[in-house]
Amino acid sequence: MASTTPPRRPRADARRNAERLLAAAETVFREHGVDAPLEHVARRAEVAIGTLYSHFPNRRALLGALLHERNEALFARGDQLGGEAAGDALVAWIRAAVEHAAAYQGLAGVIAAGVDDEASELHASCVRMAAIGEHLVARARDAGAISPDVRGTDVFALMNAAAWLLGHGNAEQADRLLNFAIAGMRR
Amino acid sequence: MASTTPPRRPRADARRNAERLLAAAETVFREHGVDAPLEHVARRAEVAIGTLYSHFPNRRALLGALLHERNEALFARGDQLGGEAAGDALVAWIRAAVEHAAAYQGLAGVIAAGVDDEASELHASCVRMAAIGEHLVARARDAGAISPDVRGTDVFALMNAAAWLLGHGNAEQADRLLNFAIAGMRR
DNA sequence: ACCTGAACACCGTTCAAGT
DNA sequence: ACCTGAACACCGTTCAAGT
Repeated sequence: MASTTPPRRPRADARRNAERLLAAAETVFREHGVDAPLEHVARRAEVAIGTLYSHFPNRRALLGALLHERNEALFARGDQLGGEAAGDALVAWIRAAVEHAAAYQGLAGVIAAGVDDEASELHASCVRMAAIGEHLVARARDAGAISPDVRGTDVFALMNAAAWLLGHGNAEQADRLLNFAIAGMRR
Repeated sequence: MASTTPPRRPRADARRNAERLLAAAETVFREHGVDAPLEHVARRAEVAIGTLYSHFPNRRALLGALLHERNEALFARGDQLGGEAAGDALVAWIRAAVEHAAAYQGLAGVIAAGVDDEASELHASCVRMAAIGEHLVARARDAGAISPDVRGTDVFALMNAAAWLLGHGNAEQADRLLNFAIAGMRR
């Protein structure tokens, strides 16, 4: 029994509103972080607050939709790095992931929470990020580029910590911490 | 011209309320982080919300008063470490500072912001923490225990990042990151 | 099918009125 | 000198009423 309804193309105004909301969220989150008032997002998109909630039932759903394209680009980069020199690939991945997780203030916290929370709209993408890191760690370990003690979760944690730092200080400092931690992971 | 008024001993009920508020804040912040509603703190202390504000004009003032004793203990530990073996002292300091900054969820962010914000009630203590780190880094560097590239700010950043991680995951992961970063700082 | 905005709850912050 | 709690502003979230 096919309990799934066939996909219907959304009404034109609905589609337009969703796009306006995403564009508004992009601006507002970028300027004020992921905890910015959703009312501000709705105002900027020039729709009523109820419209925002009808498209995105909660803040994470909005954030998830907003990050979708960005996520795909990151995953593609991760897959591509799977074909490059193991040690360099891992470092490049960490830098790319940090940049991603620092797109908006507070995003690193949502990502860090998202891996453990299956109900989070960001869960799947967090798991994917963790899996890519895990894979690149295994490769780098096998190639002898990093210590056998390093786990995939170490890379996930490092990347979130560095992204958090990036949102709470200057970019240079986050980069320096990254470099020390990476140096400590090498054998 | 002495524009400072002589210190007067507070009324007994006022002193008692301040203590009740601090005890309540300790519990509430520990359970729900530093962003927990101040109304909950007042309720738990069994005083009106206005009383909380009359004693502590804002959240940071309350937090600053709450951390005062804890800060003194940390600084004393820092001074004491100034007399121990340079490399071990630095590592011990980092661990002590991380534990401090992870006392409540969200505290690491307040501390990270506090060094740069002179208006923050936590500014002085943040500067002191940074200074102690700076001193221990210089000693460890002179002793050849760490790379000459390491700056005091690196330790401050690492400590906040690890404390943040501690609030967003398991303690073991924060410790692992700490170990990798410290390993990367050694020469 | 989708949009609107009023409605309710919750919290930050101030301040006039009490004791 | 200090405490109280009402008052106002702001925001999250829902939902009856419109188109």
